[in-house]
Amino acid sequence: MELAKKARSVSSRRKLAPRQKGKLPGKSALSRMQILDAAAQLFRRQGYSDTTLRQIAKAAGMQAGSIYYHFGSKDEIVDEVLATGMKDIYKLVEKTVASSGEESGYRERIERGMVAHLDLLLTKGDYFSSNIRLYGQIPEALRPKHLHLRQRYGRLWDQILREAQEAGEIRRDVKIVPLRMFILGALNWTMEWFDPHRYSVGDFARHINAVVFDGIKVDGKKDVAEVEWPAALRGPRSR
Amino acid sequence: MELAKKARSVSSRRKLAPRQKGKLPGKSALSRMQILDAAAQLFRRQGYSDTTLRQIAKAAGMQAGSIYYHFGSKDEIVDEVLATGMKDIYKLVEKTVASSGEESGYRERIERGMVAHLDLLLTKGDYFSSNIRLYGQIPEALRPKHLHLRQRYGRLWDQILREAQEAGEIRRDVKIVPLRMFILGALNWTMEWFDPHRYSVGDFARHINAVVFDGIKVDGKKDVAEVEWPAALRGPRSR
Amino acid sequence: MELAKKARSVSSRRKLAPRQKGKLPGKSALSRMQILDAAAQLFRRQGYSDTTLRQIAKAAGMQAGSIYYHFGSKDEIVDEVLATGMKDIYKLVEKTVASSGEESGYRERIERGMVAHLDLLLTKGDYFSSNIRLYGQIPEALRPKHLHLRQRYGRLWDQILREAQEAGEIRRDVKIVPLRMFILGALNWTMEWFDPHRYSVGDFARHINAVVFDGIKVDGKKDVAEVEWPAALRGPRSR
Amino acid sequence: MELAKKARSVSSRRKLAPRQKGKLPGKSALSRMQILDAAAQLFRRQGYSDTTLRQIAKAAGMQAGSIYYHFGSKDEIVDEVLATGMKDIYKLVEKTVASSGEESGYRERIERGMVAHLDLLLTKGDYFSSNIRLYGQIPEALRPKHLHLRQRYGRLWDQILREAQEAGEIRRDVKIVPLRMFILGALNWTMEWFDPHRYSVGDFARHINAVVFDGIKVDGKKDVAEVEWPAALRGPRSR
DNA sequence: GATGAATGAGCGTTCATTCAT
DNA sequence: GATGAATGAACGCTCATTCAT
Repeated sequence: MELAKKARSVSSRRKLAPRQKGKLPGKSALSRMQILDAAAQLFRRQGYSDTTLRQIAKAAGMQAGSIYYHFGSKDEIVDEVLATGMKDIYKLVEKTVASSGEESGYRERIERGMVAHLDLLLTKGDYFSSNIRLYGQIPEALRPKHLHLRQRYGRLWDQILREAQEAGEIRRDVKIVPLRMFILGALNWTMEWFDPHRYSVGDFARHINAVVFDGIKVDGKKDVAEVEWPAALRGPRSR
Repeated sequence: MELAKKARSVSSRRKLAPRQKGKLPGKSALSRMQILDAAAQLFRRQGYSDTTLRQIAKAAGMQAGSIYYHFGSKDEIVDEVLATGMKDIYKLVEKTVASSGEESGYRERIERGMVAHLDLLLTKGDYFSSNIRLYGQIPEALRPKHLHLRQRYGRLWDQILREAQEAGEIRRDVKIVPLRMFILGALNWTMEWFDPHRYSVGDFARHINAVVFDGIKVDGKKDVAEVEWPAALRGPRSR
Repeated sequence: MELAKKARSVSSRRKLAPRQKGKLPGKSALSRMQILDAAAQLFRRQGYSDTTLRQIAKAAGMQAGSIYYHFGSKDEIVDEVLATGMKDIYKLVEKTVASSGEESGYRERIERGMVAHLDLLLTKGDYFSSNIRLYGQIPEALRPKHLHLRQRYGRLWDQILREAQEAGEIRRDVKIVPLRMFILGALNWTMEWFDPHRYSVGDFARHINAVVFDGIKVDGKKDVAEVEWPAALRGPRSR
Repeated sequence: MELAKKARSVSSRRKLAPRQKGKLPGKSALSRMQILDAAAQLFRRQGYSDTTLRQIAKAAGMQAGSIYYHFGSKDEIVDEVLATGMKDIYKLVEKTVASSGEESGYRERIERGMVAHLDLLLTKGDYFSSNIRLYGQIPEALRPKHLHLRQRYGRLWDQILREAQEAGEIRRDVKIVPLRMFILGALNWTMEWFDPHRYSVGDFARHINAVVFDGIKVDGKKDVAEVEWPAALRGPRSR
């Protein structure tokens, strides 16, 4: 109902292409997409077990039984949602970082990558955020595949950070893998508390980047977070 | 069965005391405790919806129906588990930071707080880790209460960080709340990937603290991460 | 409802014993038995796939979900029904033939065995008739077990026939196994057409026995089927 | 797929004729036939309820929906399969017995009829074997019609047996109807156990005929079952 | 003639919950 | 305090059937 009319999240828009250049998606492809969109949205909000096929069907504008024309099982749906989400973020970050071009330093490229990650996670990507939230909830059988996809994304960041290190923008004694775990962990955790209607994703990314690059200790430098935070984040409110 | 004999996680040990000094807990109190312990352990591993009352009952050595003598509903159990978990971490961090005494600087106290948080989350506290994992999964009605408890814990960290800032150990332009969100987020996210049997909690905390205090950029300083990481974390393995 | 009040078929009566000498069956044992009775009756009439757990539950006076307190699955029910049915007939034929004692010849003993088989199949044994009817319909996984039980019963007949042959009541050139297949096949097939309210089981057994022992060809003997058949069977009606 | 290429069972071959002498069947008639062939084969193996229209469609090389162009319902298919099967056996036995000609006695004709019945049931006729297996499983509404067809076939045998009796080859005191029930029952039951790849249909028919005509009792005659049975049937193996 | 897509009733099963004992 | 037994709503899934194209 309502869901079906909402702006589609990142992935679904692209799914339409496969048919033919310039052609509209077939009826089946459209239904498939509606199911995936509805599923991604519900999974993101409610988790795997609390999302029922009847809810997905309703949100996709059909009966529960009809889903089985397009997918063999609930597992198959969640599998595709998660895989799509991870491919989305991979491509997005890859493109974002690459397009930063030569003119900018790694510090800036990394910040852009963080913004892209946060943006997809918090405002545009039900598929990606489902992936982040659901990985620990899906049936065991699906996990190896998705672990692999996550690792691939992790290596993308490792590569960026490593290049930055080789370019002399990150100290040589910093270990890349734990650093990446630390940064992406902090970003992913925003799912639990960050309300993009109240705070700016860009501001948060900038702040984090400043902390990570410059550190918080007092040492003469004074360039951290000249950003002005909205009152909400300054106050004692938290989670 | 097995579960019941395992070392109890932080909270259950304390629960026995309230009865009377030196007295054993009553039969009822003991059963209650066994239910909570079993629930905390299962919730932590499986999430809220995937944990059944029969599983809890079995792990607690009783029948499902018997649980209702001690609790009115599954919600009531999760409510108590989460609340206990948050009280546990609050007291632990409060005590840890306080006991660091005057002799140590804030940087060290903060690192100790981080170790305490990670330790309870990853190796000792089924109650606390249940809280961290389950908050987004519990029935809506329970959320306001637990949001409040989380905020209280957040303010404890804010207070420590603010004192550090006032003591001149953190730059004045750093905003405390986003900083705390960032740090605790990264710590909480370890639940998703950190295997305490493979890595050292203390090492990870030290690394993070070094990054946060000193930053990663190249600026003459060379004191970050003198810690030697285990091969496992250094390699390309990730999540 | 109605079913529950009907006279129980052979097996259920015995099931009550295990508890204690002279004691009534427990509530659980009674429910179990009602489920099995209902299932046997419905299986016999409708086959495996066409009998639903809701039908069984209704006939047993409970809700479908309640069945799962007593049995793990539909398969488990059918497994027990079939096994019980085969044990019933085995014991019955064994006892019947043995009790015929020395005074009677094998021809008579065999006839009594046939009557017992027919009687359980057609008028008393929902368990046994379920076995006969359902063997080809049950899930593959259950078949080996029940094939084995069937073979055991087959060997009981082989033994009787073999003794008769050794005692000189059956010609030496007759092969026992095909003979038994032939006789039991004809008996089992009565499930498909024999209405015990219209015909006499004893008469039919006697007739078959006469045919098998004496043959139908004209050779001076005149003792076959002096039995007077009811009009119904004499007429052109058939199946 | 595979099914479609297999040699068609008795009935389908004939179905092609009705169009016109020498002409190929139309596309529609061919599809109809493929559906019936596939259905007969699946019904025979799996029974009525366990055979789905999708299975039939797949085996017939089409989509489930397409079946409804040719048949109004699943019932209609099973109705036609069963009716065809019964007509097949009727014609076959009629022809077989008639063609035995004057030269042979009734004993031989009856044996030939038995071989024909067994052969169609066990090796050639999915339609006929579906009829034998499914009669008790089909919707009540269809039963009267098929009962009638069965009775017609039963009367065909009655007629043969009666003629044999009048010709002096069967004793006058033998009741034809129960005798026929008995013989056909034993033959039909072979569906449950007889493996035509292991045993010879002809041998079995001969043995049965010998038993029925000569009887098994010891009386000086020694002509029963001079047939040599394969080891498999002689051993203790059974069902 | 045949298909793609969908329906909706019903299936076997699970599970939080109830309650007499 | 605890259990055994049952409930009933909901779940993931299947399947005969429908119908626009």
